[in-house]
Amino acid sequence: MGAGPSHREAVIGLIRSLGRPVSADEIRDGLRESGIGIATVYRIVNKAAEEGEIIRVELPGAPARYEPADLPHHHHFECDACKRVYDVPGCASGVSSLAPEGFAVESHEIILRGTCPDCSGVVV
Amino acid sequence: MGAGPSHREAVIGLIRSLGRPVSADEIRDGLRESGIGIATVYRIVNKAAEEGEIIRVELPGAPARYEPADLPHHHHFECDACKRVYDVPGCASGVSSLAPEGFAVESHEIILRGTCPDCSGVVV
DNA sequence: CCGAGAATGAGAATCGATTATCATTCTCAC
DNA sequence: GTGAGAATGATAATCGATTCTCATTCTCGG
Repeated sequence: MGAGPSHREAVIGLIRSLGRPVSADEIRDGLRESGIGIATVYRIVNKAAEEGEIIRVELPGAPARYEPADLPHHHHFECDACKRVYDVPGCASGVSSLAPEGFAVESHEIILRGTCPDCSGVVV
Repeated sequence: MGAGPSHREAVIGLIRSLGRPVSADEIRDGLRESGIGIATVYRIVNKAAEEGEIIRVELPGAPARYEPADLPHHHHFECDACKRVYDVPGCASGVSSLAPEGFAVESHEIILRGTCPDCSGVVV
């Protein structure tokens, strides 16, 4: 049933090419012609995450997404309609300084929500 | 086994008094002297959330928290050590404008992570 | 006091995501 | 071609959070 050189290459390639964090299901669907199983997708992304090649992105109430680990600092946009997650370049200045006295901030996360261009209804 | 006037009062009172979003488990533990069951806690917070009295706060990989619905706009800090969630007053300006062209932002969320005062180790 | 209906607690059931199992298939050095 | 060991896919099992079930208890008007 194999159709390509290696599942790992295909999975990492898909993650790198889409330009947005993708879930295990999206990966399997994107590679369905190869017949890859969901267990193999998880095996690959878990190993690649361990090895530092990709990053697991967790959003509330949604399955984990995966994206390349070498992207510059950025944040995420979740579409209320299609549930896809997109990268948002840049960062709001002074985010960490919001914390009150006594709180040591080590990281932060910004999640925007709304409607993505694909779901805006109007066909531009 | 009832020890107070009403479970609902006790639950909402706890949520209002703690000053930070609390989980169902935290609510049950906080009211354990009343013998309240976890099912009742969920029944109450679900109804109160429906009625608009409280808000469900969802963070990645953590059970939902609940806080009063009438708080001013704010964000959250999650302690890596004790997993408690705290309110962070204020907001970073220009957060919504981070989104690229074509994305309609309807809401946003900022999550800070690090160590809370209680877990800072040093007893000040 | 009495009964109808609402509320409760304990624990079983469910749900979606992820992981474990295991028989089969593939790879590759020999 | 062969065999050892790794990889794979189907599916069962698990996990934590939440919801459902149901027998029991409580509340209160009459």
